[in-house]
Amino acid sequence: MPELPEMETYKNLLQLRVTGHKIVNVEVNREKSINTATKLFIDALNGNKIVDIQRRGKHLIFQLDTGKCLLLHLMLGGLMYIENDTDTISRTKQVIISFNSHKLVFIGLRLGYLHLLDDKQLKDELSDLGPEPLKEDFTLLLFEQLVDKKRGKLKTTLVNQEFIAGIGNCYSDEICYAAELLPSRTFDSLEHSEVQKLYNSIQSVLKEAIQLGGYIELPLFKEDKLTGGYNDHCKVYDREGEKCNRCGHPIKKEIISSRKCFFCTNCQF
DNA sequence: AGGGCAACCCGGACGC
DNA sequence: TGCGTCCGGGTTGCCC
Repeated sequence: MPELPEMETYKNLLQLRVTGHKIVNVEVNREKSINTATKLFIDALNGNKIVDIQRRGKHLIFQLDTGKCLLLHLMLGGLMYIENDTDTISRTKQVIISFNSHKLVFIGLRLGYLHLLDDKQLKDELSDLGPEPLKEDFTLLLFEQLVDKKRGKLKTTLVNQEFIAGIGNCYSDEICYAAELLPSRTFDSLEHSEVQKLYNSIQSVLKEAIQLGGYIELPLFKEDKLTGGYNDHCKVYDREGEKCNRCGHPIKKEIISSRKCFFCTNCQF
């Protein structure tokens, strides 16, 4: 499901195609996806512009010229697509934001949402999120301080949004693999050098995934060749039984805290 | 604090 | 082709 690198990729691609374009029509086919009455939501967008797009954790924030914003969380299976006159997608569309020459459609929003908020509401909604792992202030020292208070499993803690924002089921496995650490290890069992390795792996895995466009398979628009480039680079996620990239042993799958978890028992310790 | 678990939600994949 | 069934999984909240 969309995690930090996927949302960052969406952000970068949407900046070029959505910001600055006048919204000429809005369609809401599923009221549960939004947080206001449909008419209110539509009126807040129609005729206005998205002036900026930011990412926080797995959220995207569409800043409107009116001062309000849209907070997006795709949750499980949520996707976006940009349609135009010659290219449409045959999926159920929960929300459609139309511009003059193209449409931004939201599909697969089940638990996902698009909330219309003012600054204060936005701040409140995001207040429980942990640090951004790729921001400069996320230093090794800060990570060591956060880790110091933790005793839980790497897997469970890495996907906890209050610990670090943006890491989900796929990248937590990939990060543990890159760090050569078993996801079932606990933080209080880590040597100092292992904490450092984990910190470096968080950075390198997320950065590489962003560079390659994340692992989501559906392109954002027809000519989009960036999105999904990381799919082939996943070393363990969803690769049960396949040979480990490093040592050739078969990748194992196990449920850890009711989540699918993939790792190599031979070269992760 | 951490682990376990149920509830939320429904499109789409899959089986017949 | 068509219909019914069931699964996935991030997040929240509750209990132990």
